[in-house]
Amino acid sequence: MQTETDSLFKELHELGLRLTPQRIAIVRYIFESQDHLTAQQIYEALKPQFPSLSLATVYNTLDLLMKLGKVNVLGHIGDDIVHYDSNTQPHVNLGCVKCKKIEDVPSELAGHMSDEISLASGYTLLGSRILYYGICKSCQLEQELFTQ
Amino acid sequence: MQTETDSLFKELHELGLRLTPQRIAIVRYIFESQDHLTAQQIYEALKPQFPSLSLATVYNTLDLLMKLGKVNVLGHIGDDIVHYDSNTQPHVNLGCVKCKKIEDVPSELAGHMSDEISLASGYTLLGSRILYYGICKSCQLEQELFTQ
DNA sequence: ATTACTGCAAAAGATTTGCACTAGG
DNA sequence: CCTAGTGCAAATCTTTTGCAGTAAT
Repeated sequence: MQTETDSLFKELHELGLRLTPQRIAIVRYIFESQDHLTAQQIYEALKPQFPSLSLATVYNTLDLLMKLGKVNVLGHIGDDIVHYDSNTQPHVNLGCVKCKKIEDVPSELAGHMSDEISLASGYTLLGSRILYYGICKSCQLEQELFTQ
Repeated sequence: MQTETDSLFKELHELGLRLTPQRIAIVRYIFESQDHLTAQQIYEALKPQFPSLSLATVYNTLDLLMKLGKVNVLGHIGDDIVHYDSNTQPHVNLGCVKCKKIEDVPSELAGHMSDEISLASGYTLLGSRILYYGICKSCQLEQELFTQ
């Protein structure tokens, strides 16, 4: 079976880019995790296997993947760190400002919206970043407990 | 006539917050400009009138307005600077990755989406940040000219 | 009078850069 | 081989912080 990462490796290769063990590991890690990772998180996760790995390489690779349209840049929610999203399909990210978690929400409308936008604006769309923020159910509960 | 900024000043006052000339100027500038400003831009724009103004105060005020839900934090597009948006109504921001401009796009769907999200997730929504990025019409044209 | 707010300068923290070295093709 | 990619450390740049002084209420 041809996985998403396999075809990405093929594509990198066809562009004349080198398949270094670091890139392979970083790409694998991003696509296998469904999280909205930061460069730091990726670095720390791979450090045990690649003691020599440098943060700069992680940033380089993320930048490369972004330019190829393989990851989306989510930006910050509350913290000041850029989060990357391996899910490039139009979808909604929902962040809790209290516990800082970010989850994906399936949205029918998100899919339609990009069509609407590109038609109305004449832009060639490269990607999107849809982030709603608020307080998640469990943090709401916690809040209620404290105010009683 | 009661303007948007006037009622905001009233609200600040009622919260026991002080109406300093700096805050008034910053708030005015953000709400009068329809742009997606950065702290630096606000600082530089007001510096001539307030030679003593400090960047820290701009950041403080932006942070305050954000916590009051009066401005949205847009995040970066390509550059690495946080842009703030005085338009807190659900709407779509469209950024050009070449010329870095960000414009607002009216979208019928954007209004419906927050209802869909909050219903599906159980979150108490505080705000949203919808950013599409791509290449604007004039940058597309420029690109075509270069490849001919 | 109080004390919230400001301005300054220093600090913190994320990301980028320059460069010599290494290794993928 | 050749040169793209890596790792390291220093540099850069945005944002935050601590604190003494200032001004809004």
